[in-house]
Amino acid sequence: MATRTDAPTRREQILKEAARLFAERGFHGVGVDEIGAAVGISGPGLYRHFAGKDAMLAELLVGISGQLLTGGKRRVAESEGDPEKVLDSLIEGHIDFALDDRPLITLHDRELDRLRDSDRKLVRQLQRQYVELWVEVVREVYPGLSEPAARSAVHSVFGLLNSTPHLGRAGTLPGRGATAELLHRMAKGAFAAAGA
Amino acid sequence: MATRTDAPTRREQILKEAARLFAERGFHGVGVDEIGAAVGISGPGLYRHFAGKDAMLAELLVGISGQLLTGGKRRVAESEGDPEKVLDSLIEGHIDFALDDRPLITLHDRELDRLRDSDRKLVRQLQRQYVELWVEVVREVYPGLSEPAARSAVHSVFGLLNSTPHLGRAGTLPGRGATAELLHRMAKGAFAAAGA
DNA sequence: CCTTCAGGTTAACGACCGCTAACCTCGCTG
DNA sequence: CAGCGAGGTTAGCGGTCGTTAACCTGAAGG
Repeated sequence: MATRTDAPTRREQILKEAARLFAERGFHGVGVDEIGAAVGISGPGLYRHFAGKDAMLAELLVGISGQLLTGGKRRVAESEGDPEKVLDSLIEGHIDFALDDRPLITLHDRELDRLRDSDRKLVRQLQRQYVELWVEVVREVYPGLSEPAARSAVHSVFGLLNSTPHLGRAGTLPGRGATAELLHRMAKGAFAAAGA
Repeated sequence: MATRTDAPTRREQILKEAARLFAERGFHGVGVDEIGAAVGISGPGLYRHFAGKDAMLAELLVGISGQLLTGGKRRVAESEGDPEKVLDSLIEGHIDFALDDRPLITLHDRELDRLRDSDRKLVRQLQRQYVELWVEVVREVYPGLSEPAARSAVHSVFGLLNSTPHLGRAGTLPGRGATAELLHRMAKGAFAAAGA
């Protein structure tokens, strides 16, 4: 993964602002003029960069799902052989993502149904692979869990970790590090309780 | 609370279908004609029962928040004196709600921003009271938790419990009872880990 | 039997929104 | 320096949507 130091392209600006606006007011609640205004151009200028409003949402959601899956696979490969450490790494990665890209997390489970069939299928497939990645690791750490139970547990822990948008909108939460650590402990506690 | 045996009124039919549709496609994604069609009347006929589309959403969200708070208060009063049992009761009540009224749970944290200012303030106030109810109980059971940490933990457990809409859309989950029990164990495990 | 009214109907208006068309204006580059 | 393409602009079309207006109907009540 190339660490990018160069300035963000116009496309990236647009995607970032669109993600924020979609998360705040919903896909249908945001007009193209607003997205344009957020990056300093106006309305139809966006069509020089995207085929349409739908295309922005699609690129966002596919990007999110792909990023999560790629990061997850990398972490599994890196800590191969020690399931406990792999699970910790997966949790840590997901928390980083949830804390750093809250609008994307919000979109991720809110606007999926607004996609064209083909895009939605792709996103669903990426999501499913990501879940299965977790399920395998969780079942290695807690062999007592049946596969359906493990899958439910994983979805529930995602719900827990993705709750960050509901934690005080601004600085009311006790610092990023402490929040991350609390979420991590709770996720592990939830899995442990599920596996008992 | 009067257990109702009589047939649902037209208003209630409308609210139920509107909740389902809003949860499926988002507030802006559903037209009044669709809501009307879902109850067998057409479009503008709804305006005999509601002042407008916004009013339906408002009544739904206020109703949800009020129901949660009322039920929570009742449960706290019933098991007074035994914090552990109170917490179990709160968790059980929230799970029942999440499993039985999935569309409402979805709306509850998805469409709040679409409300008029006054309604949104009311809903937020009810939500806050509900959270504080939990926070007090959680801090009695786990005195080591600071208030901000307890609040974060409560929000996160809500995220966990409210994940039910993401668990297999149909009968892929292993039975209602087993799911409820799994969620309950995980919630307690998450709190316990937070309080350590 | 006439009135009333709750609860419908269809038609239509006005606003908004996604998108296209047509045009402009730079900064390159041969 | 001509030309051209990338990246803007504004005007406007077509469709959708929430809401209102005007009208209809059937059941209840005096």
